[in-house]
Amino acid sequence: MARTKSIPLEGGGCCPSVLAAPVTEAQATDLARLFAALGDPVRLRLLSLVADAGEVCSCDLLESLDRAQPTVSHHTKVLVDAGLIEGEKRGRWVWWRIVPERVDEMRDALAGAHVRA
Amino acid sequence: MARTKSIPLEGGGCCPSVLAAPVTEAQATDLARLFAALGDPVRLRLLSLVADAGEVCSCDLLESLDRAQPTVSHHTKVLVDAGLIEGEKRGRWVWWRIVPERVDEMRDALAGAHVRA
DNA sequence: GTGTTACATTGACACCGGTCGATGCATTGA
DNA sequence: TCAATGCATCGACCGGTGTCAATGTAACAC
Repeated sequence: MARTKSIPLEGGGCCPSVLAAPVTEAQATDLARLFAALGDPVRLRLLSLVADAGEVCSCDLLESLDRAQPTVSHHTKVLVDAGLIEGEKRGRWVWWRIVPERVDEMRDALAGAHVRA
Repeated sequence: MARTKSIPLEGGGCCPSVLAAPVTEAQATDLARLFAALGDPVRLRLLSLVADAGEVCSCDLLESLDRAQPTVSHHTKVLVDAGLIEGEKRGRWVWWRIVPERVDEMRDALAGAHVRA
């Protein structure tokens, strides 16, 4: 994928750690959308399958997730909207990939739990 | 009284990375509950406030979060059930603390996004 | 053209979850 | 004892969300 692109993302400022300093309401809204995207077991498995296989088409997900096709399409859309995966249409198939930078943002948001206390 | 209600969780073994290998349905259900707990902007700010102050009582949260008292109580309960915070009652007040180990589990679940390109 | 395949979209359903007023239960202090 | 405080619980409202059948839209094969 294009490494030449350094994730613009986040209109409400950058995404610092939730634990290092109080987050603003805008940042909280942004991050909540991210976490909510992973707040569903089907989407977690979907992300896991994509991450494990590197690339997966929806037809494969349909089998693995044991859900109807519209349901799988719905979940991929949620993850795409959250920026966690991206799809590329090749012929008749859409191949899904993970967006590691976006996952890193989530992990960074959880960093710094030990600095105080 | 110890409001630490420590849920069973970990039904399908420990909580490895979602991205390193396919997660089981049980693991996905567990982790989804965790992520869903942070899938709300009010709870994210709540966690952030607790982490920043080290210890906070509900009365302080009530002001900072600008929500009614039952609402704040609801959100603290969700975070406690998720194991992300714990409360200790001293006198009339309940003091909330973060559970860093639990946050670490979430961060670990997001590790390994780069193993494959 | 016709038909098939892969996926998105729509609409409808049921259920979940955030919110708050009212109420209950402890604890503190007068 | 009584009043006040801090928090949990209950009940209700309502918008959000997961689910799937039906339909639409491309892309391919013939």
